Amino acid sequence: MEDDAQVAAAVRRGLEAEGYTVDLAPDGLTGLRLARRHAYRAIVLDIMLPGLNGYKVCEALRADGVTTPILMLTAKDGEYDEAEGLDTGADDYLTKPFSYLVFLARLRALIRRSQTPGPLLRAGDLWLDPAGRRCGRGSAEITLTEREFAVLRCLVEHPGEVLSKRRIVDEVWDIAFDGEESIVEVYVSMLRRKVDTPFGVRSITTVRGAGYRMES
Amino acid sequence: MEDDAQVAAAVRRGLEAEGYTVDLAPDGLTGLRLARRHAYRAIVLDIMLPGLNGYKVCEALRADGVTTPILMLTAKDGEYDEAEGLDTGADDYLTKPFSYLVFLARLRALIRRSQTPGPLLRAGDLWLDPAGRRCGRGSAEITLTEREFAVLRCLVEHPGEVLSKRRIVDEVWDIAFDGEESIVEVYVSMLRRKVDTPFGVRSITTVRGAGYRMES
DNA sequence: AAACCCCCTGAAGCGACGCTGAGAAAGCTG
DNA sequence: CAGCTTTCTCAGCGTCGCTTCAGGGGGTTT
Repeated sequence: MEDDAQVAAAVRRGLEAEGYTVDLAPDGLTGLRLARRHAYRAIVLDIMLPGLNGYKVCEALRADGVTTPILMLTAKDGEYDEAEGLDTGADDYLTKPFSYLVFLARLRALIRRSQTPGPLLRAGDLWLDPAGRRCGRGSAEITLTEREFAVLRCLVEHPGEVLSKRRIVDEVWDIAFDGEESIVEVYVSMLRRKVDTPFGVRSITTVRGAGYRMES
Repeated sequence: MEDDAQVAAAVRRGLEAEGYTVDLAPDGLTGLRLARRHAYRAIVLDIMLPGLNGYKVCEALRADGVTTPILMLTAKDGEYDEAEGLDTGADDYLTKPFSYLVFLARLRALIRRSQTPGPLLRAGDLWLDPAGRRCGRGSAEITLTEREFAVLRCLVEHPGEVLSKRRIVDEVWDIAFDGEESIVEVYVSMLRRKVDTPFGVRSITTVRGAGYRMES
C-alpha cells in the first residue's frame, strides 16, 4: 500500500517528465468520479484499490459509455479470473512487477490506437472519410457507391473551385475509359438526390458551360 | 567469445532436447532484429555482446513495447551492476558461471510467469489476444484457425478503415502466395459465420468494389 | 420568339462483384 | 498409416452498380 503510493508517485513524475498531465486518485471511488468528469486520453487502473476494486471501476465506466482506453495493472500471482478481466472491458493488462519502459510503451500504444478516426474531408456539415469510405451530412450517414464516392470526393477536395467534366472524368475514371463526359451529369444527379435533396440544401452547383462547384 | 559461442551452442542443444525451438543471434543487432520480428516466448540475453551490448538491446526492445520475458546473463566480476540490468527491463538475471539446471529452471519460471493476458485488440465486444492467439465475443471464446485469426486480426487492427483484398492478402499471406484475391472472400465468409452470425451482429462490412471494414 | 445548346433524370441491359457450398490437396496427430 | 483439420480452388448464383440512351426542361443567343 505504501509501496503502491510510492510507485504511483514515481509513475506520475515519469509521465509528467514526458509531457503528459496526470491526475492521481487515492481510491477507486475518487478515480471513478474523476474519470466521469474529465475526458482523459487514457486511464491506468490498479486492481487492488481501497474501496472499489479495479474491476468494478472499469465495469462502471464502461457501463457509463466511457470509451477511454484503460490499462489494467494486475497482481503478480494471478488469483483473479481471466475471463472476468476480459469481460469488464479493459484494453490492456500489465502484470506487476513491470519495468517503467514497458509501462510507458504500452500506454503509448494504447493512446496511439485510440486515436484512429482518420482525417475527414468537410464541406459545411457534409463529411467524407476516405479511409473508412464513409460519408454523411451532420450525424446522418449516407450510403454511396464506389463511383459516387469518388466523384463526391473529387469535388470536396477542391471546395469552391469549378471542376470541368473532363477533369472529373480524368480524376475518377480509368484512363482507358472511352465513354462520354456526360456520365458526370448522371453521377452529379444521383449525388444531389442523396446528399442534397433529403436535407433541403444544394451544395453542388452547376456552372453552365464550365462544370460543377462544391460550395464550401 | 569462443567460450561464449560454445556455451551458446550447448544451451541451444539442451533447450532443443527439451522440445523448445531456439534461434541464436551472433551479435546484439541481429538479436534485436530477430526479437522485433518474432514473437518469442522468452529471450536470453548476454550482457557481453559484440556490437550492441545486452543493456542496449534490452532497453531498445522494451522501448518498442516488446514484453517478452528477458533473462539476462551477467558476468561474475561486477563491472556491471545487477540493479542496472533490472532497470532496463530485464525480468531476471543469472550470474556466470551457472549450472545448466539452474538456467533451465529460471527460464521455465520466467515463461510460466509471463503467461498473463497480453494487450487486447477490441472492436465492440469482440476481442482478440494476439499473444495468446485467442479471440472471443464478450465472455464467449471463439475457436479460429490460424488463417482466420490472421485475417480477423488484420481487420481489427484497423477498425473503421476499409481494407482492400489486395492489402489483406499482402498482410496475411506469404509473399510467395500466387492465388487469387478471392481467397479473402472465403475467409470473411467463414469469419462472419463464427464471430457474427451466432451473435446476431454484423461487424465485418463489405464495401463493394473497395474491400472490407471492421465496424468499431 | 424561335432555335439552339446544355443539362437533368428515369429506365434498362449487362457485366462485374461477392457469397457460399463442395471438394481436392496438403499438413498434422495419434 | 489412417483419420482429422486446415487451406485453397472452383463454379454457380444472386445482387448490385456502371453505363448508355432518350426524352424533357430551361437558359441563351440571334
